[in-house]
Amino acid sequence: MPFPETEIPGRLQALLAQRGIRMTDQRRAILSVIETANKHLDASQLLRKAQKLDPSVDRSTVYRTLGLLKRQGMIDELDLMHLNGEGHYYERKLGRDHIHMACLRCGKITEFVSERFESLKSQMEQECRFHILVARLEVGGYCTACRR
Amino acid sequence: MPFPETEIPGRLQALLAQRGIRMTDQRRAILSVIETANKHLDASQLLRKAQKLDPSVDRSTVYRTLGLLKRQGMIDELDLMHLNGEGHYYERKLGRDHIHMACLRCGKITEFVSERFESLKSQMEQECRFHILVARLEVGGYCTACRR
DNA sequence: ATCGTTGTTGCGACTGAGTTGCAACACGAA
DNA sequence: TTCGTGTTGCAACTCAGTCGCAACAACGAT
Ligand SMILES: [Mn+2]
Ligand SMILES: [Mn+2]
Ligand SMILES: [Zn+2]
Ligand SMILES: [Zn+2]
Repeated sequence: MPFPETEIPGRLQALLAQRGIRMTDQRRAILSVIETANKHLDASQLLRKAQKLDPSVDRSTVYRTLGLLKRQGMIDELDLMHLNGEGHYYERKLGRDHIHMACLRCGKITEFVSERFESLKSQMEQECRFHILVARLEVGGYCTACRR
Repeated sequence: MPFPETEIPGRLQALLAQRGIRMTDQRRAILSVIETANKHLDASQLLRKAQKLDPSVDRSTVYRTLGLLKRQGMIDELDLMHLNGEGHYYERKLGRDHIHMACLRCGKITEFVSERFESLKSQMEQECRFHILVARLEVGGYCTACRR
């Protein structure tokens, strides 16, 4: 089963500069947290980690930066079946979309890349004449370990 | 392009009775609103419509009933790309899953049923050994009318 | 190197979704 | 009718996310 590729560090900062977007210490801290994260982070986790790099980072700056990155198509926003509360999760958007499977018992998140997903998106674009900018497939159920 | 089937009225109430779940006037009102809705409703819209049938319905009862219906697998919870605020949307769960496409410009929601989606879910269940209980595919982009 | 424009920030107050504890209530089986 | 237990309205609460504003800082122009 194929998995998504990993991140080249410093890439987000370069991309923003390339698009003429102003860089600040606070943004650098937040970008660095997103790029080095080894799991899906919500806004408050992101805030705490960013404040370790730059204590001046404020909650509102985190949300404003997430908004910027979403508009630029550099991150994806996830629900992960709202396993813990109502908040959202964020992750670096890489070349290929991937699917998220959330185990409703142990909370484990599994990622999955599939050619059939790409094929389905093509079908939607053609048959519905819809121009897809963001596609989010999230699944809830039981992982291998949790189903009896 | 195939569309999802429509609802048999009174079905939700019968299903709950069948499972030995207590029925109340408030629940009847909420179920009736869900079954007769012609679009995806959020919790506050659901509350207002239910109160027209039974003015005693409270906000917390709406959320408690939505929780019950989710646990019973009778409704699906949607984000619809959070087009208006942060709230969620709800709809009766029918035999076949369908995909939601949200136009980021005009807000139009398009529904779509695809055999490729079914095929993709089968692949996930087999290759990841994951038992799927709920699958949600939501797409944001531009509809036919809105893309130039 | 300095300046000035303009985008960005922290702060604090705010909104709005969703939750919870509790006492009153009502469903439905006996 | 009675009774146990599930459900409700209410009000107070939590928590995510937003917003207006004055201070500030990035960075291209000078
Ligand atoms: Mn959501
Ligand atoms: Mn739908
Ligand atoms: Zn599990
Ligand atoms: Zn449109």
